[in-house]
Amino acid sequence: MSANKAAYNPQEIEPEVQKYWEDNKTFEAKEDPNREKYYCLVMFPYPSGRLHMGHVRNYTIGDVIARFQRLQGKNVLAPIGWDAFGMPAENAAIKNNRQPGEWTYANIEYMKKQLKSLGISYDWAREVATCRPEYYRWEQKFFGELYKRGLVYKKVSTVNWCPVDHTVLANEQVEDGCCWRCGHKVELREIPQWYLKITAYAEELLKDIDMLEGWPERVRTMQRNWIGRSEGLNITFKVENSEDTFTVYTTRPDTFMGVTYISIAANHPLVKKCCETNKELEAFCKECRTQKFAEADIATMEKKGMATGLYAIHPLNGRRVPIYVANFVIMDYGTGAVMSVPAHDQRDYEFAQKYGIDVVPVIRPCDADKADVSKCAFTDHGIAYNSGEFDGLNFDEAFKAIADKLEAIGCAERKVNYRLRDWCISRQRYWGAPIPMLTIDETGEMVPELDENLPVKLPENVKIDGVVSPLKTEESWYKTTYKGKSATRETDTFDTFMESSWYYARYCSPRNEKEMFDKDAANYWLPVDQYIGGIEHAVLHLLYSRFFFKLLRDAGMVKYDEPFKRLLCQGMVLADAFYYMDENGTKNWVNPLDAICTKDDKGNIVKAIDKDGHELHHEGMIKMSKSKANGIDPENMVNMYGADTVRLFLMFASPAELTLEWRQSGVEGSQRFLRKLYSQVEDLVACGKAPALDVNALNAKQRRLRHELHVTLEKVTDDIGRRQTFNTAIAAIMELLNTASKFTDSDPVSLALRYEIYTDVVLMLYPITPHICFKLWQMLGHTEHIDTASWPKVDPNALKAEEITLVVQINGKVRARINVSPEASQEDAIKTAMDCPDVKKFTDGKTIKKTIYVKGRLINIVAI
RNA sequence: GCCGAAGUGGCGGAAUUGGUAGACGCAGCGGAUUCAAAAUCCGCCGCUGGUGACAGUGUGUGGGUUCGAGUCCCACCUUCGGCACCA
Repeated sequence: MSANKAAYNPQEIEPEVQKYWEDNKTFEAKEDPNREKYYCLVMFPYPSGRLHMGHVRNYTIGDVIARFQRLQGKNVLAPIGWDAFGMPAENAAIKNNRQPGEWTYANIEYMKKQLKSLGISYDWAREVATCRPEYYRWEQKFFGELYKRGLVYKKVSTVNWCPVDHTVLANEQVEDGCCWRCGHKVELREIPQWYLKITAYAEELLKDIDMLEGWPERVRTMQRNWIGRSEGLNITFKVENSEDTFTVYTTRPDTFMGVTYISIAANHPLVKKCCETNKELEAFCKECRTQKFAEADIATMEKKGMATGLYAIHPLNGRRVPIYVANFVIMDYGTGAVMSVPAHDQRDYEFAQKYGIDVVPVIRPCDADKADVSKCAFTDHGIAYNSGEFDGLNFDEAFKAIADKLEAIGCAERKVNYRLRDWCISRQRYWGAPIPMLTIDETGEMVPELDENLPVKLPENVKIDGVVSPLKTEESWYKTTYKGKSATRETDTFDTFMESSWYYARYCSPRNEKEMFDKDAANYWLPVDQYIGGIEHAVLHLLYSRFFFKLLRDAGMVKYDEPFKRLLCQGMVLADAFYYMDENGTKNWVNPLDAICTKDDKGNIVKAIDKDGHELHHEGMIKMSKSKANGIDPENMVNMYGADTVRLFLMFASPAELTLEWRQSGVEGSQRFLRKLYSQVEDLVACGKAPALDVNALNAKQRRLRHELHVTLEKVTDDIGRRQTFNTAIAAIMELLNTASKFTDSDPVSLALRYEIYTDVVLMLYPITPHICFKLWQMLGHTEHIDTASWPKVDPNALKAEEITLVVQINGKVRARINVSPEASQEDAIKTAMDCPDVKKFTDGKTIKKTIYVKGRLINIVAI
């Protein structure tokens, strides 16, 4: 290569281009009703200290879309902020003896610098941090309004409790049933907590999933299942020899005649009395209160029960059915009591086998005269039998007949139930937004804090011991007055999902000091056109946000029903993980960049050692994490290769929704591509300026090349805009460049064509690798900056192929390829195929039974 | 356990509506350039058999539908995400 060519130097280009963007406020968004808007949102990060590769992947995808839409002429809003409340700040505070606030703000500053070095086109003027009173005050105000609207209530519910530390533990802080801090066995404890009535919106949240056509089907399905609408019956049973009654919910009233026992929760009101006289039962109930109550744990633990000695009376057949306390029935879910039909429910079946309870089959398959319940329950729908007057009815008929009968005698009512439970927003932690509720000391009345006293500020200079929230010990904070009466503040804080449920609306007017957000600005930008984030948020965050948006709508704040039009859930980032065992048998994880690998001729790792000579075990590609020491530091990678290379690799290595395997050699490949592109543009520019392209002057070779350009352009536009398959868009551009690099003619027509190709390639790559494209755009002689350019237009004339290749199959196997004109008729194409020697070889002496012709693709000849 | 995904060469992946399996990239091999190396450029590259032309075979496993299946249907295996206080 000629000596006067400058090498591609991202370390020089990138800071320069970033400075231009910052100085010129290139990406600040302004509301403009005359322009079509596009709101591109990424899930804001928790300020943990440093960006990880998952963040970089997320924000790169968002930036590609935002920049692509700007080139389409849209008025794009691409904001960023910080989901700044949460447990890690408290943990870090204890460990480093710092204030959670101080730690959080320092992290934000550092991560902001890192984000800027990636060249993401954010409107930094709209940055928000949820831990600022200017942010959470509006959430507090809105909560007060929801309280007045009757959508907030207080209820006793269960939490993990460490009896040594006297503190509530998150599920995450419970390890093998023990406190992560002191190791003592965790207990369940009931405390009063605040709830938002999300179940009041269950039906709408379910119904509106149908509108979310831009969401991945899997997320829509997960949300539907999470809400879990079911139609069933609430049935009330009487307790034998007692005035007591209790209620169960069932979706299978057709099996009602097969009920042989009842299971109730250990803390069900019925049980309390029994425990007074039955010490064994009391001990069992106590044991039930020491187990974890995460749904997964309940589902997988050993099912245990104990008879209470009480019997319920079956309202239709009068059977005495024993009442058991069961460890898998939870008071917080449903009614805390379950009717058990062992013949037709597998869990009930196993429980009945274990405790010797009758199994009475009452539903048979349609094609048999009885159900076989000798080995397991028969759980399908079928025909009722052994059910007296209901015999012979199918599921729907039996459901209706039994429901009608029970309703007629007044011991049941039809009920639509949801799996979804109300949203508990209370957290017994310090680093969160204070719940703005007060209890008036004299009367015990609960009231929201007055608007003029908001925000209820979280004190930011406190002692953190990691056990009890400082809010709960700081009397000067929680003792207050309400309209002259002495009152006590709520010392719990909000679930951090509260802040993340409306931040996208705050971005529309982030400095508004008068209200939550400006309605006009919100109604201009919202709904979010494209939301991007991790699949781990498929249910909770996305459901809470949808709910919150409907609350905002019903408060007249926004005029739309759903906050996010289109959703993309990106996959995780994986990396190789290595460890060696030390003398104590503990695994010492070593960063993959520090592993020196020997590979076989297939490229498999056969041996790996670290710097100190330890022989390493290769665990394979697993999710990047601190504990496995396999995180790849984005800052380090940007320093080594430049942001464009990192961005290109992230977008190319795998489709956005799937996991991505970080591979150093792949990163180098991405850099190689950018170097080639840079060098090819330099070569072109060295040929001098070109005249305007005259398409009528093109020869056949040039027409073929231009055809390829416009086919690529059409594909890339579709891949980025509609399909969001960025990896295939990049592959198509690479293919085009492979062809273009071989075309080095420099006559005026060829030169004009080459300028068209490289101009379009630079525009197509700009969303992905903006810095290098910014520079190449200038090198190609454009005076306006690429940031304000327009996406290239496809020339329909160039799209037409002059010849197409048809595949000829015989009995489904490819035997030949023929070239025909795109206008060739079916008859002509088949005749050409039949005359082809490679075809004759397989058809001679055979009878042609059938010929299938797929226009523009293939011919399949069935010959026997 | 329940809900939701994924499984294609040595590796990441492509194949968009049932129509050429393996695009593009990585790794590897061979060559050019170089005093040498790096970088760069050119070529080869699923598996089996064959010098070759070519033939057979091949998309986690087992069945099925179809002229034709990576794609649709049924059953299963493995891995991953979520399960309400991690964010």
